[in-house]
Amino acid sequence: MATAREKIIRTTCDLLERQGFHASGLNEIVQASGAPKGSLYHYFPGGKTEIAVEAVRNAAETTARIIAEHLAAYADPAEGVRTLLEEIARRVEETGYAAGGPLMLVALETVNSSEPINRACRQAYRHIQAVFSRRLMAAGMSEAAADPLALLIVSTIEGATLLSRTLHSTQPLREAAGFLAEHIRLHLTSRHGG
Amino acid sequence: MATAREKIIRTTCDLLERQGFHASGLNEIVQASGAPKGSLYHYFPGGKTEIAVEAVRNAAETTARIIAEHLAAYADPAEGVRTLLEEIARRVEETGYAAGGPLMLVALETVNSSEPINRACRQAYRHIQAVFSRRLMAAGMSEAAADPLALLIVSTIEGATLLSRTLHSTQPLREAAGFLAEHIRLHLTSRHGG
DNA sequence: AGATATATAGACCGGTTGGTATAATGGATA
DNA sequence: TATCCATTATACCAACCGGTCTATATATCT
Repeated sequence: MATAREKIIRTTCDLLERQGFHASGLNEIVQASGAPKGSLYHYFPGGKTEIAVEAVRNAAETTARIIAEHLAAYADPAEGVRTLLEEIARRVEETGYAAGGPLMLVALETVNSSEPINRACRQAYRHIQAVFSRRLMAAGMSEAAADPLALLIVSTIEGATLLSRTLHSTQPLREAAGFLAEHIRLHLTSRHGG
Repeated sequence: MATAREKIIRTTCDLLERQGFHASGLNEIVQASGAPKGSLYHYFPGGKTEIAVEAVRNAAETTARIIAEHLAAYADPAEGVRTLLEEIARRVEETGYAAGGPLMLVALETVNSSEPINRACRQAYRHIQAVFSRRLMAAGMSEAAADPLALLIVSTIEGATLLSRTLHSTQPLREAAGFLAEHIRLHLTSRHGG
């Protein structure tokens, strides 16, 4: 069974993804998680900030793992990315456009207000970028080429997710899927002489 | 001189861009705008929601106008988009990564909580998409081709801005600039037989 | 059993939130 | 001058915020 600490973190992850940092009160976290309120400052003496940092780290790890596993299942990285975006689109639609992009909201909300949380978001995005980069390098791309392309992949995913949720349509994500796959294929073949 | 109503809206635009909806209190808006508090519910009987809706509309119009004027100054749409992203990158950097993407934060924050505000964001993004789409069509592209490409442009800009602000680097935006220009050029020439 | 440390209950704090009341302004019109 | 209406001042509200407190359980180890 999950400990109080784990329940708090998992619940916070979900709330941050759906409604963000400032809209998620401590009382709400306690209530939604079913954890005792007394445990809050026992496990997280740093208060709400510390909870958010841990939640961001947790979300980053989970996301990175899912992406890595997904990419590993496809021989062609372009196909891997394309199907990944389609899976994201499916999830966004299933949740009624309420979830998707676990980091976006917190990252933006805390750019100007909380250094520790924003640092966690930075590391999270770098971590995820590295996952894509490694996969591209495994397909023969140099690090100097893979890193920027991986960054483009990450920001394109984030942007498409943002618009899909806002517009209540999977079109942005499906559009981005095709364009990204095309672009990746182009960059891979141009270096290999397809 | 600006009326109290205009001052409130303009200030709210800025606050929404930098810190979002939930982090911007009514008192803060009043204080930052210099408008009298008594005027708040005189001009905006709908409360904070109405203020935010008007601010989103205002930001959308301003953004759409700036983009349209910028694109009109370039004979090649691909060049227009590329330089636009570079200008955004410059602004994001100048503000210390505190501003950029006037709609992103509000859009995400209100997806699950405020239908009227989210509707305003939807219309805003559709409006901006139309600006890009029109420019692409003026360059000879069909509507069926221009609309999806314009949507991709918008979501790529948003994603790159999001990551640039979070990572405190203009790299995502500069990367996206090249990627988008390349793609636009490809799609234009493929239909014209370049 | 006794002692010790971790974990939980839940009342409580000052401060702030969005929102509302009513009264006092001020300038235009008659 | 008297009237009128948009505008503004200011005090106020309940609800909630993040955070703290003390007392009590519940284990673990001696």
